[in-house]
Parts: sequence; C-alpha cells; structure tokens
Amino acid sequence: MRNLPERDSPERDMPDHGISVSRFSTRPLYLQARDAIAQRIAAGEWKPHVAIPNENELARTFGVSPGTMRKALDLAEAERLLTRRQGRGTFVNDPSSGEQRERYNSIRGRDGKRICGDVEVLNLLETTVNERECLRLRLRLRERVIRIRRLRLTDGKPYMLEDVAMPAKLFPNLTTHQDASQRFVVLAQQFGVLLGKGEERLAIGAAAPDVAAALQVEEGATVMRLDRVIYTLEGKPAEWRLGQCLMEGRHYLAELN
Amino acid sequence: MRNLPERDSPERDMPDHGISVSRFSTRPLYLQARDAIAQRIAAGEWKPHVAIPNENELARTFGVSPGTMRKALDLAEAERLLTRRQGRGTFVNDPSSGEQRERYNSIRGRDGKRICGDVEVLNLLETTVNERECLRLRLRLRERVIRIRRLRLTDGKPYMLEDVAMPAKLFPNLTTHQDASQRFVVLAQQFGVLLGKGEERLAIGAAAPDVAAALQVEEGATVMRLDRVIYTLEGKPAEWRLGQCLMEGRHYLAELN
DNA sequence: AAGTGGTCTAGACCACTCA
DNA sequence: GAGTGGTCTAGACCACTTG
Repeated sequence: MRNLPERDSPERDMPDHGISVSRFSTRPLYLQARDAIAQRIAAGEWKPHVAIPNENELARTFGVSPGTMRKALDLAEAERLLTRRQGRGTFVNDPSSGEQRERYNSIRGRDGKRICGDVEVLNLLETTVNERECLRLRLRLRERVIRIRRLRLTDGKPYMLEDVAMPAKLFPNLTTHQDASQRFVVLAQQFGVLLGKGEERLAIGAAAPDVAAALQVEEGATVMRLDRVIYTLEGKPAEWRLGQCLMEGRHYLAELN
Repeated sequence: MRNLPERDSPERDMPDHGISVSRFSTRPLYLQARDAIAQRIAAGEWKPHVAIPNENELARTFGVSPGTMRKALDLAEAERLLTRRQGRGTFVNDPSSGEQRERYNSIRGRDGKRICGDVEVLNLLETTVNERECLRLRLRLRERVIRIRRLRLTDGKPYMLEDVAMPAKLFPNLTTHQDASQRFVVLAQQFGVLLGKGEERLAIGAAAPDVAAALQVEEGATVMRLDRVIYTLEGKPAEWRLGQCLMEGRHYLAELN
C-alpha cells in the first residue's frame, strides 16, 4: 500500500456511488482519478462546453495530491475527454461539435478538407452476430448486434456505401430510436459510450451488384474498401464498419506516428 | 524568469558545447532537457541499446529537478527516442532494429503482418527541386534534393514502385554512398536525423506505361497511390515518397487516434 | 486583482530487476 | 541488497485570461 499522510482512512467519508478513488486498489491513483473523470463525463454529470472544478478542488474531492490530479487531467486531455486552457479552466469536450465529430473520418476532397456528406439509412435491424462481426467486434456467438446499411452523399450524389455493426449491449433499444442516421460519434455520446482508438484496413475492390446499384456505377467498378473498427476508451470494440467508397476526386489521409 | 533556488548563476560552470539547459531561455526546462537528450542521441554520443544515466544523475548534470527531468524523459519516450524499463534503466532506441525499422510501413499481407520486401534501386541522382517536391518538402526554388526511384519486391516479384525525394541538405553526399537502397529510417539514423510524425495520402490510380513496366502488369492496371511525407522531430519535412502499389492480397492499415 | 492552468522543486516510498 | 524507473506528495512561482 502507499504512504498514507496524517489521515487514517481517507475514503471513510466518501460516498460510494460510482467510481471513486481508493488506496486499497492496486490501480495507480492517477488512473483511478482519470476513470472517475471519464465516468462523470459518460454519465452526463459534467456536460460539454462546461468548465469542471479546478485542479486543486478536484484533488481535494478525490483525496489525491495536486500533482497526481494533474497527471490524471493530462491523460484525460490526451484522450480527448477534456480541453485545458491556461487562465480559463478545464472544459469537457463535445464529441458532436466541430473537429471532434469527424474524428474517425479520414476521407478528404481534392482541396484536402474532410468530406462530411449527408447520410441516408437504407436498412436497420437488430439480429444475431454473423461470423465476421464476431471476429471484428470480439463478441461471442449468439450475441446481438445492430446492423445498419447506409449511404453517404455529397451534393445529392452517393459516394460511399456503409455496412455498420454495433454490439446491441452498448446501444440498447437503438432500433426504436429515430436517429440511426446520426454519426456514430454522436450516437456513442448519447448512449454514454466514450470512444478511444480505432483502426482501419484499406483495400481495393470491385463493386458487387447491390453496391454498384447503390452507388450508381456499373457493376465491377473499382472501389476503396474501408474496414474500420472503433474501440471504447477501455478498448472494447464499439463499431465495425465496412465502407465501399468511390475515390474519384477523393483521397484518404492517414497520420503516421 | 523562473525561481532560482540558492544558486546565483546555475549555468556558469556548465561548458557551452552543443545544446544545454539554460534558465535564460523562455523555453520550458523540460523541453530544453528533451532537446539535450535528442541532440546527444542524434550525435551518436548515446548509442542504441545502451543505458543512459539514471534520472537523478541526469537531473544533476542538466541542473534541473528530478521531476522536471522525468517529464523530459516521458516526452522522449513518447517520441520513441528512448525505452524505459522499471528496475533496469533507460535505453536508447535503435531505429534500424525490429518494429522501429518498419515504423512508417503500413502495408500488410493477408495474414495482417507487415510486408518487408527487398529493395532494388532503379535510379539515383541529386538535382534541383521540381514543383511538387517544393510543395511537399517545403523547400525554396533552386534548393537541391536527392531523388531515388526504386522497386520493392517480395519473393522476387515487384509490388511497389517508389519515387523518393529528400532534401539534400539533410543528407549530404548521399549520392556518393553505396547504401541508397537502405530503408529511409536507417538512412536518417546514419545522418543523425531524428524522425517524428508523418502523413500519407491514399488514392486509387492507373499505372502509367513506365510504372506498369516496372511492376510487370499491363498498362492502366489499378494501383494504390501512396503519397507520404515524413517529418523530423522538429517538424521539418525529411522525405517525400510517392508509392504505386499493387494491392492484390495486401491492405493498408491505418491507426485512428 | 483574482483565478486558472503551466512549470518547477525536493523530497518520499513502492515495484521491479539483477547480481 | 543495491539500483532502477513508477508513483505520489505538498508545496512554490509563472503566464495567461477575465472581471
């Protein structure tokens, strides 16, 4: 256990709802503090664009030192949960606004700017996972997924057909909602799912008949296949998407780190 | 200026060769310390696989507190200059070994593993920049570049044609060297250039006659165009590469952050 | 002037590795 | 057991923003 300054039992007077910071856990305090921050944001307790308490106050309420609190805040900022601005405060990020909304969209136009088209839902259902979904979403057989087929358009012209699958567990009763045409990032926010890293596999393919019809091109036309998985902050798969995209006048921008 | 504990002029007894840490600079001390680390590595003063002095000793020699030194080391580790292992020490990374060597190579085979083929140099010269090189490498007109055309092969079969351009300033007398077939990462190491981020633009194209000939496919065959720029740690462009790649049985893996 | 995050200090103990 | 990095503490002053 770690050094306990003066106080005998720091967590005695803390209520035990949700995630708290405990010295009886082996998990480092700064990670516990970050978890607590993430939990408050996911639960909507701290809302986007609103400032959260300052470092010293947070340190006091979590029962850790300011230095440890700072480390937790640094981490949360790197994970895009927060934005800190010197002299102003620490603000909860809004995944559905500005750059953040298009975080996982790497398709750019000739000008190098992101293409943010309209979305048209072609199909939406909840079923049992198939084999590929099992693999990508790391689900067990017989688990349920929400499956969406949708079309993205710019200026009324379709450019990408998407087949999306999401674990039904993470998005309860999504099919009864009206808003399946929302961007995934916005959906996740509404369901209290915080998103982390993702990976996307790109290959070149030929449009199958149904794909060609949806994209309004001839069968066998060359398309870019974008096979993408987005994970939650904790690393669980939250979305698998197979996109089939016409690349004339467009490119994909990848960051190398 | 920052708080100067007891000592009047901390840098008086420090020799002034190369990068040092000075309280008369407005640059934060932890960044100055990281710069000093990077400089020693780039200069070959600290060699790959060898442990550098421990945190407290570094803090003493740079004249900063252990906490500040730690922040510098954390940064250097995030930038892949170092690897720290609890209980063992801090070791200089070797860009030319293992995972590091293929850091910027995102092409994978059917099994998901990186494809690390052989390299055949078709052409190598030093000339004045052309328009596109100017743009990508942020050079001025009339500056010099090293231009290489090379072929990558697996099992003796070509799969990617690469046109590479590098600022001649960063790689003096490269054309006289024998080793232009080296991977870029290895070249950079040899010339004391530390590498940072990169970006790659992917598009679908058709093979021009010379490209088709080099790749041993028919003219107009579908290829993936990989337009990549790699920057130094300080953010200056160090390499521009236009790859034209046959994607049958291969895919590109992009990380999303 | 007051409040915020950014930087910095000078220690402490813990977990891990290795001789 | 000695040495390393990993975590944690409890302060300080600085730079920036806002009323």
